[in-house]
This record gives sequence, structure tokens and C-alpha cells, in this order.
Amino acid sequence: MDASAETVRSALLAWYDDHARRLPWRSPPGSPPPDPYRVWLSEVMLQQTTTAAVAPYYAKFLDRWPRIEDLAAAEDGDVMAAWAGLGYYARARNLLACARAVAARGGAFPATEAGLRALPGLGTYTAASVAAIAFGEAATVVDANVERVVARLFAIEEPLPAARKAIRAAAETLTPDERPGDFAQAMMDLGATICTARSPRCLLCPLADYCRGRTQEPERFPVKPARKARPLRSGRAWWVEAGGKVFLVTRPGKGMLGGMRALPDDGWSARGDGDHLPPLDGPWRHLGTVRHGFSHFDLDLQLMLYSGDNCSRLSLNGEWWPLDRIDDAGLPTLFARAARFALADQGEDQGA
DNA sequence: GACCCGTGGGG
DNA sequence: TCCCCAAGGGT
Repeated sequence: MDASAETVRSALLAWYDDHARRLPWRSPPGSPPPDPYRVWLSEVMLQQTTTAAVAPYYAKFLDRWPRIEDLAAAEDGDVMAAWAGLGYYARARNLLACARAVAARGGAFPATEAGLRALPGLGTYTAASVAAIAFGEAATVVDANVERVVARLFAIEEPLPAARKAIRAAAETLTPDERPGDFAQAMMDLGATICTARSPRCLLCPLADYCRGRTQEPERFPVKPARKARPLRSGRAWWVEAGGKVFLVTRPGKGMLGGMRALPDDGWSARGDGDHLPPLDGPWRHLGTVRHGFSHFDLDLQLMLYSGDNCSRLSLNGEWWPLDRIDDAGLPTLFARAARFALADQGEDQGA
């Protein structure tokens, strides 16, 4: 049952040679890695995000900003708009800060895990993955996939998050000096395609013979604490339209959807009594409610249409955005959905 | 360690 | 429908 680390490494790399996923930001097994800019860009996008969601964004960013100097020179708003829909917008702010920091040192990333870790937006995982994949450093890469694979391989009973220490220690015993980048990606591929969270395919697993968890119920690992229920908040957003344009604001740099273009809203506080007043004295018409799920709460956003005839006294700073280019506004998903709702409502009025 | 921070897909 | 989850980082 137990096997040497070398046995496990060899079995996994052999499996990877035949079964590696082909992804736009990845080189085939055993071949030279993509340049660090591409590795870094993909790794940041992949934080808490599926490969399918990342692919079109990765292509778009690389096409628009082929080198890190191009990204470093971009306008903040353009980068935020290009990130719209991908979520966790602090990543985009950190991406730009990191690009500028690297450009300032001549465009070359630090080539070590410790050096990478000091850059904005690179935490334990991303620093290790870029070091291993782009620079061939024998860094131990632990993401949710590796966590699951290792917890099962060693049948770690301790629940998360306390188990992270033991999981990392176990993972470190496996990390190879040769092909550390391939090894890291192999572990992640195994977790994504074989050792999945539900219904793991143990019959296809190259590590099945060495897995302690398999003799129990592999789905048990890693043991996780119960999840808290998501509360429901409510709020209002204001749709003000004139001359074929809609009034948009840019949200503050920090907090929810920070730095993103948006509809004006009332702040959707926890109790649903948002404190921001409407940007115009009425009349307002209730268009409908958009329910949206965020990471830690659900939101019922009531969409209010300004139905008066004098927009000249708007009390907010913002910009008038052409409705026929609303898809280019870079609205995060919540407000993109609200905008579609408002435009569909108008379509119905015209049809009726 | 706890909490904040998005979104879309799959079972 | 609902719940879970994903190549996590910052504070």
C-alpha cells in the first residue's frame, strides 16, 4: 500500500505524459514552458476560477496586451472593463499593480518563489506555481486539487482548514527536483479529471495502488467544516436614460466590485435600507428585481427607472454611456444583467 | 484564523 | 432548484 515518494512521482508523471489536458496557457509535457508573463497571467485568472471560464479572457488579454510592458501601460479602466465578468475584481487591480512593478524592474519577473511572493496578487499558491512552471524551481504547489489528492492519498482525517499544515507537509515529500512544473500540473490535472470532489474515478487513477483513502471512502477527504448559509440582502439601482444613453458611475477602488463601472445604487446594506439617496428627485418606476448570488450573500436588486424629464440636476459624478455600446461598458455580471433587464423592458414597451 | 471578495457549471 | 465547488489573496 505505502509507496516511496519516487514511486508516486514516477507514476504520476507517466500518467501526465499521456493524459495532460491541453490548455491555451500550457506547454505539452516535457517541453519548455511558456514565458513567465503567460504563466503568471493564467495563474492569476485561474485563482478560484475554472479553466473554461478563463480561456476566453486569457485569449483576450494576450491579444490586447501581448507583453507585460503593454499591460503595465494600459489604463486602469480598460483593464477593469476587460476583466468584467470574471469576478474577484481585486485580482485585476493587483494584476495591473504587479505588471507595473515588473515593468519597472525591466520587464523580467523574479525567478524564485520568494521573489515572486513579494509581488501584488501572488500568494503562496501563485508564487509556487509560477516558480515551478515558468522557472523550473522545485516549489510545492498546493491548490484545492492538490489538497484533495493529498488528503486522500494520505487519508488525512483532520478537517480543513487546520489540515492545511499536514497537507502541505505531505505534499512537500512528493515534490520532485526534476520536472516540478509538470508535476504540479499533473497533480492538478489528476484532481480535476480523476480525483474529483464527487465520484472520484479510482479505477482510472495512476495512484490508486498507493492511496490510503481509496480503501475507505475517498469522497470523505478532505474533511470540511459545515458551510454557513448565505444571507439575503436587498438594494436599489437607478436606471437613468436620456438621448439613447444611460448614466453610469465607477465604483470606489475597494470593496464589492471595486473599481468597476456600474449603475448608481443605494449601497445595498445588510438590512436592505441602503443609505444612498436616488440621484434625482422622482418620479421613479419599479422595473423589476434582479436576484444575484455573490460569494457570501445573495442580493435582490430592485431596478428603478427614472421616468421624469429633467436629468440636468444629476447629483452624482459619472458618465453617459451609449445604449448601443452597453456591452462594452465593462459592467460586472450583476449590472450587466440589470441592464439587459431594463433594455428588454423597453423592447416590450415598444412592441406593445 | 476569520472574513471579505464573483461567477458559472455540474450533480 | 439548490448546493457545491473551482489553478486563492488580502486584511
